[in-house]
Formats: sequence, structure tokens, C-alpha cells
Amino acid sequence: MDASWTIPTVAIAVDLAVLTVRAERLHVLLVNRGVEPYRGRLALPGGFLSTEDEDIDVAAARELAEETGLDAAGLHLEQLRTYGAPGRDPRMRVVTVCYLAIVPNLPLPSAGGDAERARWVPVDRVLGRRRRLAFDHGQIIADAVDRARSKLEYTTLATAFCNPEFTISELRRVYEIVWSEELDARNFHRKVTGVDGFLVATGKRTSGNGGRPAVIYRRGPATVLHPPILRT
Amino acid sequence: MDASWTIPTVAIAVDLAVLTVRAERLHVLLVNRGVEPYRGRLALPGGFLSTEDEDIDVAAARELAEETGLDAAGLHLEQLRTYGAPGRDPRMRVVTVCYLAIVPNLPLPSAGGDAERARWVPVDRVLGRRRRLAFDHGQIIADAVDRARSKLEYTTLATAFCNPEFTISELRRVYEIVWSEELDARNFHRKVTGVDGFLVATGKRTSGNGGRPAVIYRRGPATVLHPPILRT
DNA sequence: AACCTTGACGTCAGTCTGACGATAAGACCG
DNA sequence: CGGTCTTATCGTCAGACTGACGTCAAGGTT
Repeated sequence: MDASWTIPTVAIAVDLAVLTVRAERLHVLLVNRGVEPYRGRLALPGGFLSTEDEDIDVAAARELAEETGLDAAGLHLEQLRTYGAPGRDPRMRVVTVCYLAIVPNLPLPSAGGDAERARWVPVDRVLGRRRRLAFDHGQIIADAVDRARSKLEYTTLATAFCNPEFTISELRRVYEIVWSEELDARNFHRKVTGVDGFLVATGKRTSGNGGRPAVIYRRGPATVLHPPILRT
Repeated sequence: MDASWTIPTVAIAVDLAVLTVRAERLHVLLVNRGVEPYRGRLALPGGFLSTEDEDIDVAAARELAEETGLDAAGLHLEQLRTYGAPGRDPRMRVVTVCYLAIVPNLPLPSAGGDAERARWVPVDRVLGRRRRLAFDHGQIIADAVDRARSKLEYTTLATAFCNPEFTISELRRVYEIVWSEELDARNFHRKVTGVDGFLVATGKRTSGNGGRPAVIYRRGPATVLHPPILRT
């Protein structure tokens, strides 16, 4: 470090891996890139900091709102990892702070600027190398799915895939689809109702679905699962 | 975003939360800051990227080597989180990518440049607000300790606190000290020897410690614990 | 040799788990 | 209206796991 050394500065981007369960499959939100590099390829939604002073978490929430039209408040949004290998963007040095967002199966309000290019893509179609994504976004999605899968075991994250009110069956379908594994409905019911603060009964019941009406729950105050619900 | 908008760039720093167990307590490596801001305060070791092209993971390994004299190869080094609130550094906008390093209880080779100012500080003295650290480093240490505590449950991370060869008692002391919780030696022995690929016996035994010699183990190929070793 | 210390292994009751049976409560269909 | 299908909820039971704790092994110390 000689006397003429100055602190190097780089561009900071924020990318989002937005996951949801729809049509019995795990999906990730992707956009078609309209500009070089990787023009025409699918990519994670994201962008650069809007100003030099923007908080990173705020930038993530802003991008989520811009790309999905959803308000970040109430949705699950957590930092995933930062990807900073040189050369991952051919234009310039970019360090990307990636976030994992979990949203219920809501219709994307396709109004708004960038959101029109956004679409849901099944993750197995992305991870199976059927499509090559822009940058290192394939790896990022793999990391995001790994994180989500393992957090289902130890936290109440699964409720973030559900609407505010949901049944135990809906919650079980989340586990089954994210894990790609069938679960016994009776044992699952016993486990989730046994965890203190996981589920809160609303008193309401479903109707009209054919079959015995299910009790409708809301997510409880717990954030970690004691005991955990482990994969086999 | 008007036409004159240009991509903002910020300074990227890499900070390290290096944890070890020594003298029956969990310690974190801290340095005395020699420059403003926060001159004279304790801070996490770290620094800016050396060049605009340096990989972030490489920068973390380089800082670890510079500050501890240890070779990052063989040590546990994982990304913890990125802290990017504006104003966390009063000089300029800095985004810090933090890493969690776990090292065995080795004497710090105090040779080398920055390492002379580095010292081990018990984490409970830091977290108890007994000392105010520079920047948001107190929060970062709290996050690092949380991560370490919870990874002991589900991964083989505890072996990273041990020398390459260790006994089950030494491993148990790691759990007890990191968790601040006493564990039954007999049940612990049963659990760790029951996990496939966690421990590999070397065939050697300890001697001269007073008491029955202990079998010496080496870490096995497993990285996750099935079943986990849960806190109460 | 008696005793202390630490490690390794056993016992046992209570709990949790997975596999699966039984019942409840609706829709659908003749 | 009763039979049947579907889905939800509750129960049963054997095997695995857990925590609490006893026993023996194998070295030092006095």
C-alpha cells in the first residue's frame, strides 16, 4: 500500500430472489433483461443503489416494490449473501448484495414500470440448467432455495409462503413443495399444532372445498420451531 | 432516475469476526484503532479492498492472514452478513462485508504489521456493553456469536474451534463454553459418536493428564449433524 | 495400596417419531 | 335421502431417541 493508494470504490447492486409457491411448484421471480450485458437473458430483479446514501435494506425493499408492486412491509425479506467476484459483470466491478424474499401466491400487479417484464419461473426449470441465466444468478437462486429449504426446518418461515389466514393443509403443501417430499398429513398436523406460538386458530373454518372443513389459522408470534420439523 | 444519473459507487470494506475458545471463555479478536474515526476504540480487524479488482472472499482471507498471521486455508471462514447503513462510518459511505472466522486456540504470532495491535477479548465483556466498540461492531459481534451458537446445533462447526486432533472432552468444552450451558458428558459422548462421519478415531490416546486416557479423534467428512445436537 | 480423576459404556423411564387405523364433517351423486 | 368420496382431525402403538444417572476402566497421586 504505497502513498498514492486511494480507497477503491465499486458499484453496489441489490438483487432479489423472490420465491413463492404457485401451481404446486416453487417459483422464482425473473425478469427479461432489456439491456446489455446478457440482453434477452433471464435475470433476478434488482438494480443499483439509487443514491450514494441509500440504505441497502431500503434499496432491497424499494426494488421489491418496483418489480412486484408489493409492499415490502409484511413480506419476508432477509439478506441472503453478498456476491463480489470480480468479472461477474463484464462492464465494471459490481458487488451484489442479494436478498431472499418469500411471498404468498398473489397475482403480480403487472402495472408499474419494470414489473411488466417480470414473470414467475419454476425453480426446477432454472436449476436444471434448462436455461442459462444472466451473471451468476443461477448460483444465487440455488443458494436462495437451499436457504429456504433449511429454514423451513428450524423457523416458521413456511408461513411467509401462505396468505395471512391459512389451513394446516396449505402449510403442509408448502413444506412438501419446497422440500419435494411427501409428508404424512396426520403426523404433520400433530407436529405443527404442538409447537407453541406457531399457529393461532382464528375460530373460522373453510367451506365449500369438498371434505371436512379445516380450521383456519394465522401465524403466531414464534419465529423458531421448538422442536424443529426435520427432513428425513 | 433522470438522464444525468450515474451509478453511485461506494467503498467496500471487509471485516472479520474471529472467534476462538481460550481460557474457558469465548473470545473475539479485536484491534485498537490507530486512526480516526473512533481512534483508540476497539474494533474488528478488517480493511478496504486492496484494489478495485480484489475478490471479496480473497480480501477476507488476506485480512485474516495480515491480522492473525494465520493461513486462511484450513480455517473456517464464512460470510456472515453485509452491513450497509449509511452513516455507519462518519467519513464516507462504506459498505462492509463481514466474515465469521473460527480458529483453534493458537498463540497469535504477533509478528507482522497490523497484528501487533490485535488481542483476544472475551465476548461477554464486549456484549455486556462494558466497552463500546467502533462503528456498529458490537452488533456485528452479537450476530457472529448468534450464528456460531446456532451452527453448533446443526453442523460440525465445533471442530473448527479444536486443533486437528482432539478428544471428545475438548469438543464438549467447546459446546459448553459457546453455549454457556453445562452438558452431560455421558450423553454428549453418545450423541457425537452416534453421528456418522462426525468423528474419526486416530487410534491414539492421550496420556499424562491424570485420569483415564481419552481416545483422540480427528474431524470426519460430515458437515451437517444428523441428528442435530440441540440446546435445551 | 487406597484414593482421586477423567473417560467410556450401560440402564431405564419418559418422550418423540413414523406408520397407519378410526372417526368427523362436509360435498356429490344416484 | 342414503351411499360414497374427499379432506380434516384425533388415536394407537412399536421403535427410536433423550435426559438423568449408575458402573466400570485406566491412568495419575499420595
